[in-house]
Amino acid sequence: MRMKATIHDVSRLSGVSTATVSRAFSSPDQVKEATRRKVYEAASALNYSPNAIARDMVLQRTNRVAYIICKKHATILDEFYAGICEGIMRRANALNLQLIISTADDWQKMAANAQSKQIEGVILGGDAEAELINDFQSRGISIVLVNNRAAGMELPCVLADERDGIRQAVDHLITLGHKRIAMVLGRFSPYIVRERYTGFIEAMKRHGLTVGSQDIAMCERDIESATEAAEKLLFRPERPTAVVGGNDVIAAGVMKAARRLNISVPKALSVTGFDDSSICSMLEPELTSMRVDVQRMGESCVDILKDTMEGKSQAAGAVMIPTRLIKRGTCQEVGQNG
Amino acid sequence: MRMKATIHDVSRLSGVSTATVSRAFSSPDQVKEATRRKVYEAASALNYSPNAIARDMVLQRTNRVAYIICKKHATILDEFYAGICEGIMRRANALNLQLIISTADDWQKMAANAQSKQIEGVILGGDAEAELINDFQSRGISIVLVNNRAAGMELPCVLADERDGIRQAVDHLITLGHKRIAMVLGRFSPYIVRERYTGFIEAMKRHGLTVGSQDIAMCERDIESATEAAEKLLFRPERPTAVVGGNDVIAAGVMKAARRLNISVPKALSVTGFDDSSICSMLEPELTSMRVDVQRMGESCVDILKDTMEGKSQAAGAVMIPTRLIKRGTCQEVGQNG
DNA sequence: CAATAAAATGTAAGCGTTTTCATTTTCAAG
DNA sequence: CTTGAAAATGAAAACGCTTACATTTTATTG
Repeated sequence: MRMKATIHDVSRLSGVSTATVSRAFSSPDQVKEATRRKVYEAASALNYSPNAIARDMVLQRTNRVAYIICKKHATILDEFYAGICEGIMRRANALNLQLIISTADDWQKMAANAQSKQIEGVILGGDAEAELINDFQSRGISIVLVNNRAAGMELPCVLADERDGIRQAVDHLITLGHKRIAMVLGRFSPYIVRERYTGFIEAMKRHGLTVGSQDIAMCERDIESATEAAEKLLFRPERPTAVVGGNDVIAAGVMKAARRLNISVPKALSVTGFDDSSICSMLEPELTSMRVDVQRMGESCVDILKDTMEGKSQAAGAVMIPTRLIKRGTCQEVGQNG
Repeated sequence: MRMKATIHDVSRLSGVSTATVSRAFSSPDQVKEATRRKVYEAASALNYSPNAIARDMVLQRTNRVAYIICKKHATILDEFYAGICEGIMRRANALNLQLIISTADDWQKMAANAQSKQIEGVILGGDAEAELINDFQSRGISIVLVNNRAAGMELPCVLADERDGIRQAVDHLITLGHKRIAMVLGRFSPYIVRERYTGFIEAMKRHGLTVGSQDIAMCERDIESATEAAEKLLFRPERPTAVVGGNDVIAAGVMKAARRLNISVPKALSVTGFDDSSICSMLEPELTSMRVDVQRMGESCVDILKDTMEGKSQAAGAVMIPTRLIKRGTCQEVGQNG
């Protein structure tokens, strides 16, 4: 592999100074038509394209941002975080930002590393530890949180309207006549758990319904665990007529539990999910869920990040992405048998 | 945000030359204990960490690699490609490579861009167009293909053993006594389609079974399309007793079709999937599928890439990741009713 | 203590750009 | 054909680091 051509090679071959070559590429209107052509010809003959590293160095900016997935509760394998990633990717491409991704397992060195690599901003997905955040901040790296809200610190973040989503789900069920509604919640990031939990309690209260501790089950993130938790919940004489799942896979677990206990969904049990992931339409019956536009979340992230990187919008507020009920086959009027 | 400290600042504060500071960081054993300590103190007082861009420039290497997802048939939203991404991420982290990701929508500028950004190697996921590949090659950027095999060119690639996977599925079904076996195939990348298709035909032939055109249905990638295709396949008097799905979501579509037509799985119809994605255990009954270790695929990619970047292993061969049948609830002996 | 080798440090060039400032070229108008 | 302003170009410094080479310090030995 021969040496890569530099601006000097082009300069030599085309017989103009490096300054002119540089200008021919970065501000073409400043060089005479004829010269420009000469330069381009030489460049393409040499297979030259400007070295962005060198440019970045003199320009003192890199347009480099990172999407860091905080491993504890998040992974790119989640359709949710993958969707955010897709959105980020799209927008980063459009804005000509270079996107680096990484998980935050070795977060000790992470921030130093990011500074070193001249990363100008990071999007922190999931449950970022306060220390990590501080570390980034103290290094002057812009931050936006997604799916998390830093307690105390004033940081921009983009969030799905979890609380309202759960409220919609509960409202929907109540409209269908349900009164005994339970919830199964997974070990998502603390923020998410809190929001969905609070959302549930609030929504129930708003309808004058109280929820006892036996009406809320916690489980891990996998479907097996959800199934077990749900079985306990459903294996009671006074069992709920509806359960709202903490997310779609948990809802799938609930459905599985119902099947095991021979409780028919939706006839004898309504269930809702959250995220409207692709599994919803694979389940039988198809799962009613809450849609959140994750790609838009991702896009927002980079928009905000870019703004803060450029010094605008120190606003540091939260951007709420709305949530929408998608009715499918898992909810039915209570007591009906149709 | 104050100016970032440079090596000169540290040099000044600690009273040693920049050369020594540099050495204190990149080859600590070359500087005296006492000096080193002074340097580190100064550095941390200034919140200094070496500018990797400057370093890269003089060192003429960047350790920068990219994972490019070729949009046409692939997206990070696929659990499959997400899994590969996870593996790549892990390994890249471990090897201290900086990982850039991007989709290949604007592939025209892509290679030039990559060269410009001094990317040393790319992992091309999905159906990379020959022109894109050429463009990278001509710029001296190392390539490894994943889930694709470049026709003609000698390029390293890592592949799941698709053909063998399908064979295992077919063998399994045949062992259970099935003879009328159909296949539903989605519009994946041409390579995948070809492999799975050929694998099917070959496996059947090996057992002396021929497959007619009415036994293979094509559909899009979504479950609805798969369901429709499967319905046509199953709505025949002489319908198959088993169908192998092109992947898990297609298999889910098949199951859905069966349900609509009131054909019980697995009693009256066995079905297999491919990829062993998380949906398998959510379906009812749980889906028998082929597991491929996607994370390992991702890891292999970066290992190979690193090797080719360093000039070793011009081998350019294919790395085959084996595939394993995971038996679950969707296959049963033909004719049984238990 | 002198001589020498080894270890530690310093000096300065260079990596591939951009950009300021100075210089040259171009061109329109007198 | 001059003149002057505008347009185009060039020379060189700077960005923050590494490293070859030169120099100084330290340690070792007779």
